[in-house]
Amino acid sequence: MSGKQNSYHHGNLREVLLETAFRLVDSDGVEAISMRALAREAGVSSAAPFRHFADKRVLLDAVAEKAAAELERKLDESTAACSDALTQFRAMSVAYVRFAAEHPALFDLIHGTESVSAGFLGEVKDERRLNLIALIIEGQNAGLIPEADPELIALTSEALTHGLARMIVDRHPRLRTLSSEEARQLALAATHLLQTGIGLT
Amino acid sequence: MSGKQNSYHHGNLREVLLETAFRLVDSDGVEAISMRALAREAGVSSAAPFRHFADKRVLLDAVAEKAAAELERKLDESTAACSDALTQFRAMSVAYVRFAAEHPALFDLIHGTESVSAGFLGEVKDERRLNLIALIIEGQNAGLIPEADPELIALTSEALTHGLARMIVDRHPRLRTLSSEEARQLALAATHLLQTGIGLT
DNA sequence: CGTCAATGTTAGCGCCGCTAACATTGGAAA
DNA sequence: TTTCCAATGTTAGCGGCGCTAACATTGACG
Repeated sequence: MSGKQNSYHHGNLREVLLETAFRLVDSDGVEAISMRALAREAGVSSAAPFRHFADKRVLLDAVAEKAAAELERKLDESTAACSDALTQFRAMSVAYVRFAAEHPALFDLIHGTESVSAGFLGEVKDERRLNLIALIIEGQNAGLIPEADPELIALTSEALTHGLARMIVDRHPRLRTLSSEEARQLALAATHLLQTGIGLT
Repeated sequence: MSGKQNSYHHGNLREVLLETAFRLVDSDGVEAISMRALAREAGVSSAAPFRHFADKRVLLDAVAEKAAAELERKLDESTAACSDALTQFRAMSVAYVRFAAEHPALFDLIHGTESVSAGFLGEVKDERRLNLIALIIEGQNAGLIPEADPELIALTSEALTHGLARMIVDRHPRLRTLSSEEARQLALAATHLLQTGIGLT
C-alpha cells in the first residue's frame, strides 16, 4: 500500500498527509505548513487533501491529537518503573518538561488546539488529575501533606511543571538552548523545591 | 494631527496601524490581522503600511513590544503600595496572572516573539530576576529561606507564576472562563503554597 | 458486468504578503 | 521665495495561499 505510485488513486493519502504534517510541524513549526505544500510533497493535486480534511484547521487538529497521544505515551512510559506514587509524579513532570524541550512546536500546537483539551485527550488528562488528587488526599490522611485544598495543591503542581515546560518553549532568556538532560535535572530540582517549600513566610 | 483626512499624506499612519493592530490582536487574536485589512481600516492603500513596517513580522514585533511594555507597566503599578519585598513578589505574581487572564492573545504574542525576550524588555525582565535573587539571598542570610541555589528558587517561582498564566491562556480544562478576580485569588493561593511547600516528602 | 461512492483531477475565485514604478507634498536649502 | 528632494503616499501586479465546483477515474460490490 505504500508504493502505489502510478495509479490515479493514491491509496494512503490521509495518513501520508498526516505524517508529513506532523514531521514538518515538529521540525519547522506550525507556520511552515500549507495544504498546497503538503499536496506537492505527497505528489498529488492541491485540491486532493480536502477530500480527507475539511479544512486546514481540521488537519492541524489531527496533528495536535497525534502529538498529544505521543505525549501521553511518553508520560505513561515514564511511570512504568516507578513503585510509589510520589516518584511517579516526579517522573511525569520530568517527562513532560523533556517533551516540551525536545518538541517545542508540537507542544505549542497541542496547547493551542481547542479540540485537544476538549476531546478524548482532555479526559485522559482529567483522569490523571483525579489520580493526583487521590494521592494528595491519601498523603493528607497520613499526615504527610498539609491540609490545604487538594484541588489547589494539584493545580499548583501542574502549574509548576507546565510553567517550566512553557518557559523552555517560549525561549525564556535563562532557559534557551536547554538540553534534554538539563531539562530533566531542572524539572527534578523544581518539583523537589515545591515539595519542601521555599520558606518565604 | 489626528484629523487629517483629505490629504495625500496620512500624517500619522504608523501609530494608527500600530494601535489598530494592538486592539485587533487583543480582541480577536493574532491570526485576525492582515496588512491589507489594517490598511483598509486606516483608509489607505494596501501598500502604504510597508513604508512603516518592513514586513508583517516587524509589525507584530512592534505590537508585541507595546504589549510587553503594557505588562511591565502593570507589574510596576502592582508593587507601588507594597512595603516589604515578599508582598512585592506576590503582588507581581498576581498582576502577571491577571494580565494573562485579561489579555490572552497579547500575552501569547509577547512570549511567541523572539525580539521581545532578546531586546530591551528582556533586559527589564532580567533586572527583575536579579532583584528577586537578591531578595532570596537576603532571606537566606536571615535564615528564613533554605540554602538551595537562589537561581533555582527564583526560576521555580517564575515557573509557577508563568505556568498559572499559561494554563489560563491555553484554556486548561479546570481554568477556562476564569475571571480576573478568580485569577487573583488563584495566584495568591498558589504562591502561598510554594512558600510553605506541599510537603510531599 | 454495470454502477456508484470514494477519491482523484483541473480551473478558478478572492485574499494575502510583498514589490516596483510612479505621484504628491512639506519642509529644508539655495 | 523658490527649488528640490526625501518621506510617504498611489496603482498595478506577481506568486502563493485556502478553498470550491465540476469533472474524471477506478475499485468494490450488487
